[in-house]
Amino acid sequence: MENEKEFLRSHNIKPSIQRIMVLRFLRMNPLHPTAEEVYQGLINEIPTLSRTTIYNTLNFFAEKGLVKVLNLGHNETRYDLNTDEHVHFKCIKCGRIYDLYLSCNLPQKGDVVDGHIITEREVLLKGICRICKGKKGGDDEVQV
Amino acid sequence: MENEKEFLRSHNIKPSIQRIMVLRFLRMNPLHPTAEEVYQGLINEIPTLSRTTIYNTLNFFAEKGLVKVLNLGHNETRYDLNTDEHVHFKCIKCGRIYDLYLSCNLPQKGDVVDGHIITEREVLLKGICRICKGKKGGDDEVQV
DNA sequence: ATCATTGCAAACACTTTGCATACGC
DNA sequence: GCGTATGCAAAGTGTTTGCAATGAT
Repeated sequence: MENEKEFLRSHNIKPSIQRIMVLRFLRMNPLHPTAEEVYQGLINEIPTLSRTTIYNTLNFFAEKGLVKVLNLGHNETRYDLNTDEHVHFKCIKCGRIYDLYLSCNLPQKGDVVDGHIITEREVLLKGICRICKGKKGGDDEVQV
Repeated sequence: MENEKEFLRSHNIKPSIQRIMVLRFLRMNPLHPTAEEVYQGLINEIPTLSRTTIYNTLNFFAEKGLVKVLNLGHNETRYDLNTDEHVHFKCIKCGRIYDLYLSCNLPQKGDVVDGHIITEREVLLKGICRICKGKKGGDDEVQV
């Protein structure tokens, strides 16, 4: 795992303590956290931290290509540091999100389809995850 | 094109004038409108129409499997009456959304991957559309 | 008469903006 | 000291909720 400061600099991002901590949090929590989860995860370590800074930082990271912004439905904006091509699976019962590494014949970055240049792709599968599958009916459950 | 009342009834939806009009609007505007666009498109015909009813109706339609809810980023919830398996392409310059019919080897409804049961899938490609491609730099442009 | 749908107003959640303060080179 | 980052408070946006009025059978 590369040094955080160097990693930020290599993406043309001036390192600040907040930015370093957000990056560290994303690295330690690769489960596509929301902005709020990043905030909650850091507020104890940086008591003066503001949500504005989280949003600023995550948007800035996205702009610089460091994170990918995921829209997984229901105004659920999540941030993914993992830029490998992969697919997301979201459980409609518990809300858990899984990374799946499936080979896929969809057009890739740089391909042209119907005259459109593809620069990004996002695949979202939904269903019942292996954990919820085992359980009988009942209500939704909070994500772990 | 099937009769609207019958179509609603066949999906266990009691037809009301608002529901019929929303369905008609979706059929005449297959460009994945937002709730606001549906509202704007109907407010002249039904002056007493409320946004609440649009949201109620669209959510009800989604629940009954009549429309698919698309999350295309940036809190952009759109509604798609077209339930054929297809892929969406969104232009990052002008915001236009295109339907693409690509064959795709991704898991389908009913497949099981890593123990997860797939019930739905959504593929979003992003990039520069064929219209914007031709244009030189400059700013974004409103969707037609 | 009963039950479902509509629609207003208010509440809500999430995100962005304006601006003053603090920080780093 | 100057340019940038931070953080508070407020505004903005899109959506949902509570509830009274209306409509359908």
